[in-house]
Amino acid sequence: MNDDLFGMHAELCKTLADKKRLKILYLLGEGEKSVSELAKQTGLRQANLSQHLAILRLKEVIASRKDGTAVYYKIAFPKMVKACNLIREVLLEQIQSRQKMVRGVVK
Amino acid sequence: MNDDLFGMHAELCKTLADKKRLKILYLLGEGEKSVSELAKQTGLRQANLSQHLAILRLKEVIASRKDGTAVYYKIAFPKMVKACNLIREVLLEQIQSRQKMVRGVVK
DNA sequence: TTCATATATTCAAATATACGAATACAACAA
DNA sequence: TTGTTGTATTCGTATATTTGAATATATGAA
Repeated sequence: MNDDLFGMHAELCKTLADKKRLKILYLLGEGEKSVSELAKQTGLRQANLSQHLAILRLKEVIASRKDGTAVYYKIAFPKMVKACNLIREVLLEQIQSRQKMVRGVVK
Repeated sequence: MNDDLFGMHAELCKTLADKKRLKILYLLGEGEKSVSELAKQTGLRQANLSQHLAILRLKEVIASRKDGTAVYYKIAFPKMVKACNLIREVLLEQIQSRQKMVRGVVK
């Protein structure tokens, strides 16, 4: 079996497996932004933001471009955001189905 | 901002961020299977397989059903598999674009 | 050149995760 | 009951990940 691919696939998924990085991805889904814009909008400390951006960049989930002293980031593969959105839909379905279960017991 | 949702979202993504669990998901994508079938097809040790199944079950990515002494697992939300497939597509695109870059340098 | 601003990197400590080994549990047969 | 088979859980250890603090780098202005 294609075992290596599963390994690489898992590596790519790990990239999404963090609250802060997901927030960054959603913000970048709105369009290209500079690090300082992202800092404001995420509320993360500069160094920590930079660390997460580095992780996303190394996994080629985002791409960077330098302009003067600023660095602009954008989504590298839009499909990745689509995948994120699907997972969020699953999350919402899970929440809904949990609520139904509770109602079933309580009512 | 909906910070808690990002946290839950990340938790759900973590579920996918493992080579062995991805393999399990893809096998279950073919249809419901018992633990022993999964053991054969993944080559994982029984205890380790069970640990990963427990993680997937707790996050409600898969659902279980008992029949006699056997336990059958299946995908709980098909969208989750769709999301996986999208991520794998991104991976393949990344691999392709890396090959192009290398060719660009070598040729 | 020196200074200020924007961004990145390194390191150590805290925390989280995965694994094997051992054990437990549950269903059924003898 | 005892044994057997299929599955789950617990625990200790190894490994990986995340974080803040400190520091480094790069760009442009004075």
